[in-house]
Amino acid sequence: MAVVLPKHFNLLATIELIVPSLSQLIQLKSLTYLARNTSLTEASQFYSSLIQQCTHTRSLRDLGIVQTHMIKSGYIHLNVGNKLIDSCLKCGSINYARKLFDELPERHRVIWNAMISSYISHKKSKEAIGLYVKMVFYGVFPDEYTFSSVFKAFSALGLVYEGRRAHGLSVVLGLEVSNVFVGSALVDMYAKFGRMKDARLVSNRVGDKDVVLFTALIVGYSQHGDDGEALEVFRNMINQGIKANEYTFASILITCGNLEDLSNGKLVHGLVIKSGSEAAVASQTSLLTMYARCGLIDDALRIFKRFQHPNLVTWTSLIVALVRNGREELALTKFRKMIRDSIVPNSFTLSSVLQACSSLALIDEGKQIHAMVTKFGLDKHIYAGAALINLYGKCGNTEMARSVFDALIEIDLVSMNSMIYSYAQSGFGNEALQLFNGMKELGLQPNDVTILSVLLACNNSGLVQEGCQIFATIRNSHYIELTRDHYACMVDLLGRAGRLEDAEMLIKEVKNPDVVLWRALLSACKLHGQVEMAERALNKVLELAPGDGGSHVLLTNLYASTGNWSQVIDMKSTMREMKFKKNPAMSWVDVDREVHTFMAGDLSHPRSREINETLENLIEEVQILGYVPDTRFVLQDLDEEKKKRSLYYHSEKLAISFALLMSGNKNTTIRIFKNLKVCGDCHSWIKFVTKVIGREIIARDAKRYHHFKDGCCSCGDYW
DNA sequence: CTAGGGTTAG
Repeated sequence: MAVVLPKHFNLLATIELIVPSLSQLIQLKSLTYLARNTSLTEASQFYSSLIQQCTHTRSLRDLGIVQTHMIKSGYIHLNVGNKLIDSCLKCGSINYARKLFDELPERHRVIWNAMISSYISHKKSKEAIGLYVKMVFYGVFPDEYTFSSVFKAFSALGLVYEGRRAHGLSVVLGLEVSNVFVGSALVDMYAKFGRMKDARLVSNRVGDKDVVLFTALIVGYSQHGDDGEALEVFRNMINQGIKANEYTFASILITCGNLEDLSNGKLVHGLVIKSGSEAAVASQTSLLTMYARCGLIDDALRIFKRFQHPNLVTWTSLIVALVRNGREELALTKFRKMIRDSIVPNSFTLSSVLQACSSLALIDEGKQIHAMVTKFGLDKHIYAGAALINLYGKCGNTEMARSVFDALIEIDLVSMNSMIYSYAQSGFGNEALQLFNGMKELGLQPNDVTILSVLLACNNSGLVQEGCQIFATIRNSHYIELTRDHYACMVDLLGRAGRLEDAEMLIKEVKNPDVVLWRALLSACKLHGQVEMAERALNKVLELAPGDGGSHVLLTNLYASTGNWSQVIDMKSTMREMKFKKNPAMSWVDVDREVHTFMAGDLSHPRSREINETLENLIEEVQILGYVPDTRFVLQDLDEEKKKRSLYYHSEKLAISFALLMSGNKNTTIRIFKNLKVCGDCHSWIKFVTKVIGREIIARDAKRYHHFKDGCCSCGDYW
């Protein structure tokens, strides 16, 4: 094909005419010849147009052809070289661009900037900083474009000192506050470092503050715990007549949520509507979170419904919102819906749904999510990891909790606390202490949660001395502030160990003792038959929480166990007057994801007959091994034989018999749940049962887990 | 041919 070109042809027009594909164009030798003989300006124009074409089609291949051609024809000069790199960046090949960049004999400042900002948008902070340093080294002065992008790299890598140096250079070059882009980038950098004073200092010096700068400041305050100041900055901005945009709304709504400030939240909601930013996804997501944090979960759900295509963050926000508001089951339903919609969860999502599983003690659901965590490679991640440890801990599966813990790449304070707490819940006090004592070596400083967990571990395994020692050390060091929870734990520990006077003295140390403390003492009195102190404790409980039914039950049971039947009758009539109904004791088992609930003497289960058979057999067998019914735990005024019979049909025993019946000969661990504390007679009975059946039984009661195995329990008969 | 701020977690 011969191409006839007019003498002074218009290159641009020609290209438009004949460019179906660049490679075809390049093959037109006449054009090559022409390009070689045109003036510098014309050639530059010619190649610029070709490059523009490549940028437009995002074709790296064509760009390569153009580049080769430019080298061959000897026209790879300054301006076009820069354009080539720019096009390369736009085609998405930052590495190829860098190669060209390094080969270029002369580089314009603009192309340094383009390279640096490209590195930053690809999250390659190290490379960005490397290039910035090189730029300064080569004597190419950074300008406002350089500074407005490079500070982000310093904050991303946490390079405070280096960031400050760059800030210094921007001051020397007079760009720090004269350009609002540079100013806001600096404010953002200091805010990300958590150095709000520095951020504020820069902000104050910038003359023409705009919405971006204010937003950076607001986010900084909000994310570093000063939501009040964030709100103040927002007010200030509005008063200056600067209009908030979707970014600002997204941040300030979170601030209102953190403050649980519904009235300001609603005010901002109004501004969002007025400004027409309603369609912005992030603002809507923040709106959802704001309502959820203010406890208005139905409003949050309504906002979610408005999303046509919720993204991962929106879904996660909804799930978090539901978990926060005690709607765990709905959270799990929404999570399944999200997965069906092919949205891939991240560790934010997974740790929230795991939290939902923990709250509901849904071990099977949790295990499935654990599989997902592994599938997405997040099992080494500290957030997902801590959530898994909590889950297994709460479900009484200490071994799994430990294996997750051991697989973590990094152990931080929260995962450590979770593991210690897991041990604590099941009464593995020595293991908890071992972790606690090894913390220093890992460079971890215990906090109040650590101390509470380790004290609970001591409490739940009867390590009285160790608990007292840790408590005393912390109290003397003043390094960690002890809360009422710590004291409550110690009161329980001392009280149950029979050191009732010490426990009562400890309560007197607390400034505003709350009802939990006195309740702990009361239950210790019940345990040790201390009627007098119990009455004192009950009065304190009732002062702080009038109508506290549980404490009445405790004292009633104490009277009953000490044989004061007339007082029992008195208490019961008082309770009737209070219209208080005792929480009936119940146990349940999860069989194939179905929950079977049992109450004492409950014959309502469809397989009641078989359950009773299993139970009778078990009772016979454990009696051979030495089980003796302990009728002290029958809190009714009955004769001995009737007391014995009533013990046999306690809900724990029914639940275990049922679980045994359903699992046949499988050698799996039996798991049962009880809403109150395990009864003393049942506790001893279960220990015998594990001997008979040779299987492990794990029972969760109102306070903790009991791991029964080979005739022993992890609580060491101390609960 | 180059630039700044946002939403989800224990």
